[in-house]
Amino acid sequence: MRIATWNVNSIRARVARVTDYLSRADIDILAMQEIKCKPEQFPRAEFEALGYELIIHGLNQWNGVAFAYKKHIQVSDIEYEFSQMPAFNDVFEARALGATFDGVRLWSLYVPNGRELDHPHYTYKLEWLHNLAATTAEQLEADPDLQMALMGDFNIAPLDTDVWDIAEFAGSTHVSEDERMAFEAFEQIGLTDVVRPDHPEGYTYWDYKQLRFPKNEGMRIDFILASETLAERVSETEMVRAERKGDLPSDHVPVVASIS
DNA sequence: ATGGTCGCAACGCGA
Repeated sequence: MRIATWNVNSIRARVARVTDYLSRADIDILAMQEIKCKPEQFPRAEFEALGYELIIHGLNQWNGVAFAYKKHIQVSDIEYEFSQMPAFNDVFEARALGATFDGVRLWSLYVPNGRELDHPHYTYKLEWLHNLAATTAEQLEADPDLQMALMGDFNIAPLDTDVWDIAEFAGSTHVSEDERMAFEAFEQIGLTDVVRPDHPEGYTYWDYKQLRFPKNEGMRIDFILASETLAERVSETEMVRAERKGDLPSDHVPVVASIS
């Protein structure tokens, strides 16, 4: 089984790129983020034509997460989680979607950006991460053998080498001590980044602006964090840099784990 | 080429 996560930056703008990738990459379950549409706007037919079913969690134009999975996979326990934005109390967001696929519990996650260190969304980001870690810890305590993974855009660069020039990020979000501690908390409750051991270097995101991709000025902010029993089944991983090239790419690339 | 981007409900805002 091959699982992948991809921040697609609008599925309607990206449907050709995503379905083209799926037609070549033998992905069984794709977690998507930033679909930027409501369920009724999702281009379902193009995925169904390739033999994928969909689970869509979108509420508005600015985020939303989803899964595309091969038809033969058994799905249960779908959970649609809602986040409430600070300062916009009537606006809810779709940032987390969970489901169990053939016994493996997966989450598609779009962690809040944080904006600036002194912005209310930064506090929101830390609280969101704290809540996620607490919920995940409870589940792993209840079942230490749980095969599960958190997959998605964490909007955190855990190491200095996960950005092209750490000096440029002084005082910025994504690299702060608090965000990195929030990320490490997932490791402390028993989750492992299953990609980094195979690929200690490399980025998953390059801004569209300022020729960041041609200059390889990227960030590593998309991760697959697996529980022990799932991590030990991982045989191979990749960060698909080629998906940042060519026409109309997302600013993020797919991150993939093959599971035996 | 010394500044160069996308996406959306958009002529502004978020990433």
